[in-house]
Amino acid sequence: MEIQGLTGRLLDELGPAIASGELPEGSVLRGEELEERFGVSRTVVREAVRILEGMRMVASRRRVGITVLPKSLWDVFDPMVIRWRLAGADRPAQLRSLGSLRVAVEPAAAALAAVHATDDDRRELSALAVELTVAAREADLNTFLGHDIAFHALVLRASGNEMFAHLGDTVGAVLTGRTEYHLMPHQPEPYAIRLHREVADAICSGHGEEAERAMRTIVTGALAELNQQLG
Amino acid sequence: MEIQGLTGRLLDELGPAIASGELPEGSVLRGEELEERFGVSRTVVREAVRILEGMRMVASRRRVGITVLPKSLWDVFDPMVIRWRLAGADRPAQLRSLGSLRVAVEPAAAALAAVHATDDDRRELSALAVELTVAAREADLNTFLGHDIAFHALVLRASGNEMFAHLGDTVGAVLTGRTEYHLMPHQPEPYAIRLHREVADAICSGHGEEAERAMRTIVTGALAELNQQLG
DNA sequence: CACTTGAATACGTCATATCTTTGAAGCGAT
DNA sequence: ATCGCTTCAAAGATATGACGTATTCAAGTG
Repeated sequence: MEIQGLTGRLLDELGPAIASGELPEGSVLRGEELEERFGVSRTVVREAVRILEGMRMVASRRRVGITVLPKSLWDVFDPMVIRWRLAGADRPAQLRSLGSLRVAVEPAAAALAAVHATDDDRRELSALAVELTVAAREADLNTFLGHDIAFHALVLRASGNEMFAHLGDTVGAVLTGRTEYHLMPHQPEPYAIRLHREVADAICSGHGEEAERAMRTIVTGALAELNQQLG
Repeated sequence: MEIQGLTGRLLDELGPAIASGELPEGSVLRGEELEERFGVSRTVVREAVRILEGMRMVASRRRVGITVLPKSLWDVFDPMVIRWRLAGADRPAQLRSLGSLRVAVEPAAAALAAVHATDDDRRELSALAVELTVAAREADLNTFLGHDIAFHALVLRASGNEMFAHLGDTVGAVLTGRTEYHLMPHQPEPYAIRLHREVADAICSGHGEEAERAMRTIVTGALAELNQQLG
C-alpha cells in the first residue's frame, strides 16, 4: 500500500533523508535541483514534495524553495514517517516514543477489547496465545514474532476503537525492529508468554481490568527492556 | 500551516466529502472529471489526489481511476483527517475515538510530565491552573476554553514524548468542539477545576502517580459526559 | 536612515504531448 | 460453453514548454 512509480521512489529518497537528519531542519531545496539530481520531471518532483508537505515535513514557498520543517511539526503518527525514522538515525528516539505510546494505549485497548471483542476475535486471540506458547517453547523466533505481532494487532483492533486499531501496524514494526535489533539471542521469557495468555483469557472472559493489568505488565516490561538496551 | 493555493482548496472539497461519507468507500473518480467539476488543471487535481493518497484515503490506478479506500485504511491520526471527520457526519464516532485516546494518553502524559517537565513548564502549568480557576468562577467560557486547551497541550508537551506532544492540537479541537456542541449552558464544574489544579500541583512537585490519577479522573469524566451526550 | 521601487527568482498553474499499464472486449480452439 | 490468448482502448504517469504571481533583495530616492 505504498506510493507507486517515480514519485514513490523519489519519496523514498527524500523522506528518509529528512527523517534521518541528513537534510536538517531549515535546509532549502529547489525543485529544479531535485529534478536534475534524481533525473525526473517537474511533475514527479512536485507530487513527491506535495506529499511531504501533506505530512508537514517540508513547506514550499515562492522565491525561497522547499524548506525542511522542524521535527516538532511533522505528522509523527504517519506510518511513513514512523517507518523512515525507525530505519534511520532517529531510531532510538522513535522507539522510545513508541514504547511510551504502547504503555499508554495497549492496556486501555485490552480493557476495551474485553468488552467489545466479537466471539471470533476471542477465539482467534485464544488460538494466538496458544500458538505463541508453542513457538516460544520450540524457540522458533520467526513464528513467535509473527504471532506476537498478530496478537497485539488483534487486541488493538478488537478494542473497537479505530484509532487504536490503526496502531497495529506500527506496533508490529516496533516488534519486528526489536527482534532484528538485539537479534533475540535467548528464547522469549516464559513470564512474558504467561502474561499474553492471561491477557487472552481475561479478554475472553470479559475481565477488562485484569486484561488491562496483564497488558500493562507486558508493555512496561518491554519499555524497561528497551530503555536498558538503549542506555 | 495549511496547504495553500488551488490545490489546498480542492483538498478542502475532496477531503471533507470523503470523510463525511458523501463519497463512500469504493467510489471512483476520474481525474478529468475533477478538472471539469472544479475548473482546475490537471496539475492541481493530481497534486491534491497525491496528498489524499499519502493519507491513504484514495488510491489511484490506471485504467480505473481514483478510488475511495475503506475508512479502516485512512491515516486516522492525520490532523487533516481528524478535522474533516470532526466537521462532518462522522463527528460522533471521531469524538468517541478521541475520547478513548485521551483516557489512554493523557494520564500517561501527566505521569511523564511530573518527571520531565522543565521549570518553565511547571511555572506555566501552575499559572494556567490559576487562570483556569478564575475564568471558571467568572463564567468566562471563551477564556476558560482557551486556558483549558493550553493546559492539556502543555501537559502533553511537557511529557517529553514527541508523539504525545503532537496530540495537543487534536485535543484542543476536541475541547473546542465540545464547547460548541452542547453550548456549555452551565459553568464548568468546580470539581473538574479542582482536578486541574491537582494535576498541576502534582506535576510541579514531581508526583507522577498523583498527576496520573487526577488526569485520569478528568478524562474519564469527559468521556462519560460525552457518551451521555451522544447516547 | 527609512522608505519606495523594481527586477530577479522560484514556486504555482495551465496546456499539451507521449508513454505505460491494465481492464475488458473479441475471438478462436478445445 | 469455457478457457486462454490477442488486441484495443481508457485512464493515469511522466515529460515539457509557457506564463502567472508572490516574495525577496537590493538599488535608488528623499
